Order: sequence, then structure tokens, then C-alpha cells
Amino acid sequence: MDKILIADDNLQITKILSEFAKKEGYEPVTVHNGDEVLELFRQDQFSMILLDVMMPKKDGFEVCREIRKVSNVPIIMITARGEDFERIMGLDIGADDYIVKPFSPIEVMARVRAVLRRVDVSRQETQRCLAYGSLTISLDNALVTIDGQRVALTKKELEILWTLLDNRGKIFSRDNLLSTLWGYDYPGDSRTVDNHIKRLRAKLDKFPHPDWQIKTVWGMGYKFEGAQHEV
Amino acid sequence: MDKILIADDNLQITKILSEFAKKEGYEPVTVHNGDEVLELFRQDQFSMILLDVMMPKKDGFEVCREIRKVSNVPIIMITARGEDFERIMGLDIGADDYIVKPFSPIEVMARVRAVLRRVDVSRQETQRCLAYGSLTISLDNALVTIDGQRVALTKKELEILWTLLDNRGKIFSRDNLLSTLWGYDYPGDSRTVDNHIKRLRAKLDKFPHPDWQIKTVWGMGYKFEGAQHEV
DNA sequence: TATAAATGGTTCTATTTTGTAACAAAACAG
DNA sequence: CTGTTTTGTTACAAAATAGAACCATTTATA
Repeated sequence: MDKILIADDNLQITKILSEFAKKEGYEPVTVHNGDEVLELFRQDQFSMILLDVMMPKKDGFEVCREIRKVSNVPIIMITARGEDFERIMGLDIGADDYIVKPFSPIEVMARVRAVLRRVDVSRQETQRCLAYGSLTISLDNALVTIDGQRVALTKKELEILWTLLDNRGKIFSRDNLLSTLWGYDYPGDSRTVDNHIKRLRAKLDKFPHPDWQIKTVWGMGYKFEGAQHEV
Repeated sequence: MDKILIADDNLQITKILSEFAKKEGYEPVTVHNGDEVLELFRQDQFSMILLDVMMPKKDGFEVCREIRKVSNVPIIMITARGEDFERIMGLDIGADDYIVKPFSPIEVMARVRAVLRRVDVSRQETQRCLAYGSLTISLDNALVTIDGQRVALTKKELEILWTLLDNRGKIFSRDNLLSTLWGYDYPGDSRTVDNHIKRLRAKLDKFPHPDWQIKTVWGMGYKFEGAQHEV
């Protein structure tokens, strides 16, 4: 299993990333300053390092350079908007990609996958596909079908459906969805989610699907519910 | 399988080249300074060496000359724009070809193939052909047909169509296409991709092809989509 | 060298998607 | 049953994105 070293001084961020990394099938290890990164890096073998730029002890740039002296391990830098991208991707740093804060976890994981695939082409391309009854979703190809019929969804609709189905039965509050799909400190209105849900439902309802639905849980949020009420 | 020794002090570059080499069916080995090249060269048998000119320890020229004293192995030099070409191709160096940075991976691999073919005429070349329904593409002959009808495409159009079909169903962002087909740090405008797609579509649309299309995936990029929506 | 073809970039416009506000409807609590 | 909270819906505004037309530059070709 791929180990991922996640470094950010903000505990919330490492927690969120760690959670998503687990979900994607990685094994996350979190640290909170530059020295710890180097320490862990020396002790263990990681498939990928997510590196915040602003960290105590040693900043991300320095850490990245240190690592690059001895290793080719894929590194994705995490940076606040405004810090200079050139430098990150530049030759002297040698990161593989970067992500701008505030990010949406779903986006981060997409990048992680992309970089891992890029670095190791032989890597088994695990298509991110989900299916429930007559419903199938391929996240990478942006393809959704009900009973083999193609359903055209927009990006956000796709992401919502994916998230709900991927956590089938779990209730997502609107804020939950906002932070997962829009970014962890997105300032937007929670009515926005309702709208997307509505549009999504409208499109899905063009095709009959008696075996599942996007259910409103009053006072709490939404969830994907299948006919056979699972735990 | 052909082993290729890739030498560049920039890790990103060796990574990218290595990735594409793997895709093309070669077995890449990467090193990052001149001494390592010579060391590896003595230890192992390579079908080809890609040699960056500017490297620590020993530069590409020197390394190339060293190797040429004892071997005829095909060598392609990689050089930043402005470094003198005359010298590279000159008799005293004896490289087989050279590539100017920033290069596009697809171009580099084309050169590698070309040099290998030139050096070893008996080499069994696997024709790079793709087909989907009424569409056929032969990358090496720049031959595209729809229903047996020849479609005249320019190089870029051909490359785009090839890339999309070769990864049928996969969505390519514009940046994705730019770095794959134009070069890893091509600074160009992503509208440029739109233009080529537009021209490509215009040419393709002269011939009916109801079973496939180049589809725009809004907010994400383009993809080749066949009639039977594959996952 | 002259000419045509290919390529890359700019700008404008059309389209699609997304977000917001206001209000109607439904669910709930007492 | 009634008032309150939550959710759904509608309509519209704003933002993002794609496409078309066009021109400039480069490259290939006769």
C-alpha cells in the first residue's frame, strides 16, 4: 500500500487530507514541521510527500530541496495563493506539482493520483468507478449511466453524486459538501448545495431508478440511499 | 527490451522522459551527472543514450567523447536553446541527433525511434497504428483515414488525435495536451489547443463518423468518445 | 526566393455552468 | 393547529469556459 507523508502545521488540514488519503486507499502519515518531514523521510519509504510551504523549523522549499538531493520521491507542494508558483515548479526546487490553498480534498487526491501515475507508468491504473444497481459512475471519464443510458452531468453534479455514492448511506451536511467539494474554507451559501442537488436530481430523474435515491435527511443534509437499507 | 540511459541533472526532465520511454516500451535508466553516465555505461548495455549537455561532474560533450572512444551506441544530445548545435553534431563529438529544450515528449520519442531505426535497419519496427470503427491512424506514416478516405491532417492535429484516441475516453485538460504535445514547460496559451481542436474537427467532419467524436468536457478538457460509451 | 501552409496568439461573442436571492412548500415542535 | 425551521423551487445574475474569426509569425515547399 502506498504510504503518503502529509506535512502541514495546520492540524485540521493534515487531518482532512489524511482522512481522504485513507479513503483513497493510501496510508497517510502526518507531521507538522519541516524537521519531522526529514526525520520521517529518512526512517521510512514513502510513495509521495505532500508538503506545505509555510511550516515551522524548516519551510517546504528547504525540505523539498533537501529531499531532492537524495531522492526522486514525488512531491506535491501546498501553498497559499500568491506564493510564487514559478519557484515551486522551478528547477531548483523540483516539486512534481503544487496545490493552492484553500483546496478541495477531492482535487488534492486527483492530483496525487495523477502524479503517481505520471511517475510510475506501470502503476496499475485503478479506474475510479462506482456502481450501485443500475447506476454507474466513472469519475475519470466523467461518465454516468443509469441502465446503460448516458446521463450528462456537470462537474459539480458529478462530484456530488460521486461523493454521496462513495460514502453510501453516510449523511453529508451542506457545509460538509461545501468543504469537501468547494474547499475547506469556501465562503459560499449553503443554499447553493440545494440547487446543485436539485439540478442533479432533475437530471437523474429523467431515468427511472427505483432502487436508489438521493435522500434529504431533514435537519442534517443529504445521503445516497439504496433500496436494500444498508447499515 | 531496449534499455535507454537518460542523463540530465534536472530530475523533472529525467522523470518525464523516463515516463514516456516506458510508455513506448523501452526500459529507462536515469542518472544525473556525467560520471554516473560513464559508470552505468561501463556496467550495462544500452540501446541508446540521451545526454544532457549541461551536467555536473562531466558535461555532455565530454561524456559523449569518452563513450565514442569505445562505443558506437546511439547518442542523442539534449541541449538548451542557444548552446551551439554545430559543435554537437560535429565530427569530434559524434552524437547521432540532438534535441532542443524545452522539448515535447512525443517528439523526443519520435527521434529515439528514428535514430534506432537508422542505426539498426534490420530492427523490427512495431508500426504505431490505432483504429476505432471507421477511423484509422498510422502515426509513423501520418496517415489518417475515415471509411478508407484519406484525411489530410497537419502534424499537431495528428498528434492530438493520436493522443486522444490512444487514451480513448480519458479526459485531457488543455494543459495536459500542451505539456504532452508542445513541451513540458511550454508557456503557451490554452486557447491554442482549442484552435487546433477546432481545425481538427473541421477536417474530420468533412467525413461522416457517427460512431465517434472528439468531445468537449466542459470545465475539464477534451476526450475521444466512441459510440458505445466505454468505461 | 516567393508562396503557401501550419502554427500560435488575441479578441470577441456565445454558451454553459455556477451562485444568489426571494419566496413557496414541507417538515417539525409544541 | 399554528408558528418556526428547514428545504425546494424559480428566476435571474455572475462567472467561467468554449468557440469563432482573425491576424501575425514561423515553417515548409515549389
